[in-house]
Amino acid sequence: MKWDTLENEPCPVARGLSVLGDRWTMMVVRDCFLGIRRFDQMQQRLGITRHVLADRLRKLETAGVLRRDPYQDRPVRYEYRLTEQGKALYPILVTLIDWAEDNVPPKTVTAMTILSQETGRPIDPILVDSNTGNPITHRNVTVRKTG
Amino acid sequence: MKWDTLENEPCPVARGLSVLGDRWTMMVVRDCFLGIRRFDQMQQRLGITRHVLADRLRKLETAGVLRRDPYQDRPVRYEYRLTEQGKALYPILVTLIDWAEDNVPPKTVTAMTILSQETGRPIDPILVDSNTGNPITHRNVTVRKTG
DNA sequence: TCACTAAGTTCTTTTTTGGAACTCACTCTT
DNA sequence: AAGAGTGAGTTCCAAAAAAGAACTTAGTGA
Repeated sequence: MKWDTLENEPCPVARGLSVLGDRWTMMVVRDCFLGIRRFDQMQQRLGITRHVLADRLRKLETAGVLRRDPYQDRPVRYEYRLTEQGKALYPILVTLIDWAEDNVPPKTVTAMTILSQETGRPIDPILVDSNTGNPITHRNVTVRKTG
Repeated sequence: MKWDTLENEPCPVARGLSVLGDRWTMMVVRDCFLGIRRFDQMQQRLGITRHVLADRLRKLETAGVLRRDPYQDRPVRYEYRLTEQGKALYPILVTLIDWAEDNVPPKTVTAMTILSQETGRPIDPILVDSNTGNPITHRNVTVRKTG
């Protein structure tokens, strides 16, 4: 199966991965959440090749995750910002961080910790069903196949 | 930056992606959550090449996400099951599905819906801080850099 | 005029995939 | 007993994607 047929899959996992499923995309999204907006800055921080970065930014723009805004004329320069769709990726980023902290041991000290503004302490993210307030686990849900 | 240097990064996003950041890995994990355990079945469902599937299964095993168990002798055959580390990926899968349902329009009907066993209705996952019970958004947390 | 900046683009080389066929150690059918 | 079938891979070649480095373009500032 080729890469670009994935977005036509009925499975939402496949469709999500058609946008996010590669080495770099979530790293770019991470930088956007950290307030990085410009090409060169991302390129240097990530150590990604310029070619691939340009490609990913284009794809994220096409997917509606990022918006490309001019921030000056003459010469015109653009910066990249998260759209609402892009901001909606935050829970994925947080659950990814949470999993990695517990399950992919860092060779050095970890680079970032997310703190609650309310408590000032590291957050402990759990996923709950907003209808009931109860935690979601793979044991208390069922999957209905519709396709 | 090369692929295998990613796991040594201090950033947990990079470390998470060193395991999960490619086209196929989360699709394999999805199938495992759906109860698929065997090589040929995965290969046919996913449309992945056998070569790449073998490679991904090996990497997931090395990362501690899957366990390779013999289920018969003569000839010995193995099946793949999620470890506890692998089961801990469930929140990532659920948030990915939730995002994709809202933001990557399906060409056909969606293939699966996750239902609460408690209510029988589709779940509406939200991420909360277990310390406070309050939702986590990128606006009510701060990121502390430690690296 | 010359160096510098930001956001790319254009090479060439290396790494990963895709696609198909082949192997191995059996079991089952005729 | 020969031949087909099964499950979990491996091997080979061609195609696609990524790495790495240099080049481009439209300016600014010294």
